[in-house]
Amino acid sequence: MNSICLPVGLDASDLDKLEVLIERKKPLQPREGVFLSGEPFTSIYAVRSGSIKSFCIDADGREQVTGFYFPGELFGWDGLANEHYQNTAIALETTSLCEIPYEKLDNLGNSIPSVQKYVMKLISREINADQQLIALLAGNSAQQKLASLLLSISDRLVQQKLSSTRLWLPMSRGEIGNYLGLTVETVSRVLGHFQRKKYLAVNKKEIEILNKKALRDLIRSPEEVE
Amino acid sequence: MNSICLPVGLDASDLDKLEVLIERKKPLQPREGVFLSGEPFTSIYAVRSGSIKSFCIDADGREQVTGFYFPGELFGWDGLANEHYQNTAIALETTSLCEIPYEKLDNLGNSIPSVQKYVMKLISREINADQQLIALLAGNSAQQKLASLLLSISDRLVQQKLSSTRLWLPMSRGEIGNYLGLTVETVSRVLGHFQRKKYLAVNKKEIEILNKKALRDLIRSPEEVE
DNA sequence: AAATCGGCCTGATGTAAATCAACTCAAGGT
DNA sequence: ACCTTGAGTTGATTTACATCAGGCCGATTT
Repeated sequence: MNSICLPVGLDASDLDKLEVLIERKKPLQPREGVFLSGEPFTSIYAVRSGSIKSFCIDADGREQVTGFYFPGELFGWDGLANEHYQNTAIALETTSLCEIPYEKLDNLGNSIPSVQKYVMKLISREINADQQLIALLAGNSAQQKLASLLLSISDRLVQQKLSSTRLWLPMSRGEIGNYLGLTVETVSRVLGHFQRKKYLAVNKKEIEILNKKALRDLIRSPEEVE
Repeated sequence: MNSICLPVGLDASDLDKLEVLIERKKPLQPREGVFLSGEPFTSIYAVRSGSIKSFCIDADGREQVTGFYFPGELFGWDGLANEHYQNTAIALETTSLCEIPYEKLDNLGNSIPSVQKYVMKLISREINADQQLIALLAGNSAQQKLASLLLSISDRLVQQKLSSTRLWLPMSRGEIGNYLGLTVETVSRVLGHFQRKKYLAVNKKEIEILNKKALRDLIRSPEEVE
């Protein structure tokens, strides 16, 4: 038994019980939706492979990306408060998911306290991630925002099997810009700038991080112009 | 029995059980801390009266405000994921709180499913609030940000006893600016602008909303210059 | 009452990023 | 082969906001 859907932290017998309530879905096509904003909340989802974009539509009809999710990560918690999903989630590429029906998870939690605690922690993690993004969006330059995103994605992929320096961005420049509060042009220019500085090698959606330290330094203090 | 600490949604017998684990703290002085970033997570808190500012310190030592909390609202969930608070919380004015020890709440949740579900919803609400802020910070003008904040505070205070048009801002201009990703000067200028437009009457920290509709329209579509 | 200090407002100037516009390039379609 | 389409890049210009600098006012101190 090797459930790759839920991160570890539970003992084997608990995991057995979890296993039974996970539904493996057939893979999603690129751009295919998982759930729509406003739909009744039923499940949370774990990414097995591929990637997910989560976004909401605000008052004036503009889309706002609220998160990208990679293998091993969970999404869908935003629906819990109102019994309806607040975001829409779609696949950025061919993606396979595990669906975890919340009702069943809840019942299981009632009989196994450790599951309950674990679920709480998972939800809380989403809060921490969101608050990090808030800190990033308020009062950081375009360069700092992009450096942060790239390092974050790198860190998250390294937890899986993948390389920490060679990474594939499944989302478009527009989606990156939307997520970070920047325009497409600015994203493009900053990537170009990083490339000229030899921080990155950029080839379309393929990014190689050449100088991770420089990017990290950039986040701490704004670029010193040479 | 009239617990004002937790919003309703539980039946009376459940509430009785909740009552016993709530600790009423003696009022906090302005600027007094509730918990510090990095401290072990023990409790969540409900505001009874007054107001709370929550903030974290990022890599380069700059403070980032992550939330303001008013009577009836809960805070402290950010500590759940790592067993340590990620934010620091301080009182903006003389403030009284209810402390809800998480360990006890958790135990109670194990015996009363309705409590468990309710707690989950409360946590999820924090996620929704954070994501709203993300949407606000990414891709909105200074005017839209401030209009949103004022309307949000107005909405949240009206749920209590207070007026929806006359409100008192317990935080400084600097704290507002930090929260919204703006400078003090911009906050001041936008408030001045709103006043000239007769959307607001501003007197130091006392704000009267004169034209709520205009503010709402502003959020939907950027200011038409006259 | 003079001095100090912090919070707030206001004006002049600077600048990072948005906007506008044009061009490239790869992928499909006919 | 040719036309279309959409994503990405690049350059010129504009603009919203930051930055810099000064002044006001009420509270506290001396």
